[in-house]
Amino acid sequence: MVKLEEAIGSIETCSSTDELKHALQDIIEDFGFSSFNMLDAGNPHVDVPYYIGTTPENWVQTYISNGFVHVDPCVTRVRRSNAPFSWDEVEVPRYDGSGRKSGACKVMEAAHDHGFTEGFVVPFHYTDPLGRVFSSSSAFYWTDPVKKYRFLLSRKRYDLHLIMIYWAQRAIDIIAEQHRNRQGLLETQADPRTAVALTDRERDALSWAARGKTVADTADILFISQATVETHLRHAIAKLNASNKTHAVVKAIYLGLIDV
Amino acid sequence: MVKLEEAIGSIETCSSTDELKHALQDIIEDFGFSSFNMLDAGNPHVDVPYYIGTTPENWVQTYISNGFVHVDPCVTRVRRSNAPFSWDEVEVPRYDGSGRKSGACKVMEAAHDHGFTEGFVVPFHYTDPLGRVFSSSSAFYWTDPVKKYRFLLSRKRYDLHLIMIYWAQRAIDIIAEQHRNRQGLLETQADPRTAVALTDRERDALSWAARGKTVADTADILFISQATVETHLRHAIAKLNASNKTHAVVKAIYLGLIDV
DNA sequence: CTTAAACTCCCGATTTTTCGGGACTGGTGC
DNA sequence: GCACCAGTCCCGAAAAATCGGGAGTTTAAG
Repeated sequence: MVKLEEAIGSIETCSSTDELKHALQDIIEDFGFSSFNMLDAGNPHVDVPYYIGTTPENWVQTYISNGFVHVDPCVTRVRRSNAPFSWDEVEVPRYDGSGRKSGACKVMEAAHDHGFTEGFVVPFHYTDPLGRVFSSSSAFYWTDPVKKYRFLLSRKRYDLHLIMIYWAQRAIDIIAEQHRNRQGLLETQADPRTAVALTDRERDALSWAARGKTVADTADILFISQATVETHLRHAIAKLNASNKTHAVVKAIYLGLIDV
Repeated sequence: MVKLEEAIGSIETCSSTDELKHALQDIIEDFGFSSFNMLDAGNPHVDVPYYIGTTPENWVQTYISNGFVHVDPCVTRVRRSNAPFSWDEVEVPRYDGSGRKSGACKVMEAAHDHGFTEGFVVPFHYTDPLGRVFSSSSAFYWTDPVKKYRFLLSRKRYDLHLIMIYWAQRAIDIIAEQHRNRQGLLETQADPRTAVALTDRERDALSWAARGKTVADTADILFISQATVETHLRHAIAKLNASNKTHAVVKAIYLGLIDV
């Protein structure tokens, strides 16, 4: 069995994505997995995010052509957590027997149809030297009996987590280097930490908007005229570089400017 | 020596920040460190960021009253990297004997004056249940001879890294929970009975609304008519028991139904 | 005292959202 | 085949938000 230090060492000496791919494939085969992939999970709106891995081509094609990235419950979970998890820990809306299946349901069924009995997913949220934030979802695919998987995981969960962190880090570093001049391959999240200073009233107006109040409601609550509330909202939208009230509220929440 | 699994296990059973503090203190003392602290490094403009740890009170006071958080080279490095590092790996602008000392220089000297001979710093970039990105800086303080530190680090670097990740995560979860209870305005993860089930298209429509798109924009993006998008939005608003689009988007984000 | 910024209010025109209906198609399991 | 539901599309009217102006008051800092 691979030693942790050796595995990480072999990763850190890689200088191309191809080397990295093979290095990780060797490591995970040793653990019993059949293949892996890592994808850029930081941009929910992108149809085909950056991808690297060793999963079979027909699975990749299925995944892309069905737009699974938008409904994959694993990717969704990755965006809001930092701890690794198995597929069986993911809640998939149970199909209640009537009507159409949800997308999440289809993804998991499709994975099973491709022979994947289980999977181990590692989220990694990463900051690059420019301060840009990335989120990646790495998945190890299992094709053997699930029982063996459970046993392995109970013993090697942390090793896998750590290996994947160092691997993802190395991967992103290499990719960033290769595509320093090219845009759009690994898109960054929109400046999450640029300080925007809202005034008290702008924050008030946005907060009440976030709670579902109309301008008229808010005017009553704050005891000012509708015109004033509109002005505050307009200023807030401009400051946040948002395109409308809804957008501004979302941005303000993500920037920690308002609580709901 | 502590076993990794045991250490992480002891962390994951903690249910208060106080318990957590003592649990980690026990672990790191076993490694040979004297104390630790973790601080929120994600907001460079904040003078006194959230802090938790066991370092002596007079060090904390020195750190705060001198505004060290703005010049600490370790914190700066944490913001743009993901790998743990030792203090001696941090580049401090060498004092050339003339003019003023740089702030970074002062921080490191002050640490030394307080008896800290070395330190191990672990960056951790993570997302909260809303998908917002944060950064934390965790530091282990060493007061014994540096030689012993080097030996320890060469063998236990990865263990320390992993322990700190799980510790920081637990700390964040507990803090978030406390915050939620204090505010308690919006329900977060609902129990299965009241769980809202959006269809794929309803989620699409809401997601694009959250990104600032109008109904017309969304119709173009999803390649369907405006009427359909309106229908999806109306259904989503009704299901979420929201009063308008903005409210629905906020609720959906808090419930983990959409990603932005 | 001056200046800047926050806060307040108004107008009118346009765009967008909201609401309550109805109606057809196609996938799904029973 | 049937029932159910997701998904699609349409109508029309009312409500709300958006935009680009302008303009007065208060407050705190230089």
